Amino acid sequence: MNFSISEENYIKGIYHLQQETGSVNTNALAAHLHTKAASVTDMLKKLSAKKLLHYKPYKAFTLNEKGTKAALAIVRRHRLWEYFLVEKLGFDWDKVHAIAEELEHVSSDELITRLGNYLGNPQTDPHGDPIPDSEGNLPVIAQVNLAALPLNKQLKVSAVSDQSPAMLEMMNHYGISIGSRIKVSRHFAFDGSLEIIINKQTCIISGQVAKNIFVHYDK
Amino acid sequence: MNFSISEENYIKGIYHLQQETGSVNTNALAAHLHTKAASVTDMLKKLSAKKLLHYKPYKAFTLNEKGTKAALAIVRRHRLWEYFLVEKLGFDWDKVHAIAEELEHVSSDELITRLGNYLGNPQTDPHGDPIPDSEGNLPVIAQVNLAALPLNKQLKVSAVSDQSPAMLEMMNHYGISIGSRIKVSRHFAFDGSLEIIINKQTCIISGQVAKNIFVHYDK
DNA sequence: AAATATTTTTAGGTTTGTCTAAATTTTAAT
DNA sequence: ATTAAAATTTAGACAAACCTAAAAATATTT
Repeated sequence: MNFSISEENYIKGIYHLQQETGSVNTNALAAHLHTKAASVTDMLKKLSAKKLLHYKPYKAFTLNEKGTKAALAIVRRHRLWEYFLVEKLGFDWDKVHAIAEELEHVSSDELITRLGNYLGNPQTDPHGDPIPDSEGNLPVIAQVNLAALPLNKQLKVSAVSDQSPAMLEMMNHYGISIGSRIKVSRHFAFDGSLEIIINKQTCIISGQVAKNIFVHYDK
Repeated sequence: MNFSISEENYIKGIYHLQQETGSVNTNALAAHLHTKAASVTDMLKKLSAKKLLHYKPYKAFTLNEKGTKAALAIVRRHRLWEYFLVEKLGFDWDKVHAIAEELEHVSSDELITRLGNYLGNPQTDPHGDPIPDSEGNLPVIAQVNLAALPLNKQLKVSAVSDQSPAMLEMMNHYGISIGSRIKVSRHFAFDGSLEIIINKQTCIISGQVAKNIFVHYDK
């Protein structure tokens, strides 16, 4: 099945929102794609006619198996390109999203197969997000949310769930990136904020930020 | 200035036809782009409004300076991607055109700058065509006379100095034209005639003919 | 130079993806 | 259980890029 760029963007948007909330509603998708609810409804009808969705008018919707497979193919392309941009072209990891957003729509299976091989078929992209294989299988990467962790263990940042420019800018400011080694030294119950140690420096991050940072135990 | 994918395809099409014939007419461009004359006229009005063309209704047209600059940027992107696909991903050189056709529309100056550096800013693409630099300057590819060349190298015909009907007729007869890929398999010292391989066929050309054919190394 | 053929443009219509505004359905509140 | 609010869909338009068919301009023949 072949999709237009717009269709692909909707499929991917549904996939990502689904990851967070289980199912997706029209307004949320419209906000996510910076478009209007009416446009979303139009596209839902199209994707539904192509049998990619579980969709009943006025109800929340999800990708069916076919739709999920399509989404994973797009996610794979996006993340492989991000990996390429960072590892081969030397882009900063917080600046590759927009470009990968364009590259992901180039539709050639052989291109993606070769690109994957060229890059050594990595398991995660520069943000720590897992890269589906060509069959659509997501590698399982054991990771835990920073907000709910014992103190004073050596941790390694493995992913950041909110990849908005604002979040990435904040990460940058704190000097936190994928692979950073950090330790939680205090937990403030009042507002959920954490005192963490990174690069031998102590700083405080809000509970909101912490919720978006995923880690695994280091060494 | 930012262009749609369609606009870019028209600009590039005009550029290429211009290279061959000096100026371009509506039907030729329509054929080249597999579209219809009426569609071409529509786009000519759009590109003309954007001040990229020398265009008077019913007359042949050419890119002006601004249009040529735009075209060269697109050609640069296309050829850098072709180089990448062949040299890094291992594609056969005759299978990369369609994919590069898609990649060339990804619009990020930084991407192209970094890609160029990563590839070592090559001067020619895998077809032997010159790659414009970021300023739109086309490198002059060293052309060598066919009569004075090592054997068994893959060569590409880049120019013919004597364009008399007699010479052209002979070229035609041998199936040689600009862009033809040839290989010199033997050199007869006695009269300077050459045995060459073109389209997998072996033939002999005189030293006189060879002197009028210019080539560059192909890859 | 007039008639014919070719080329190009105009006129009007289609598709995709978008929008606003109004109508409908669902959800929440009284 | 009504009513009010929110979410969603429908209706009708618009822009980009394409099309066919007819009209206009240019080129070619006779």
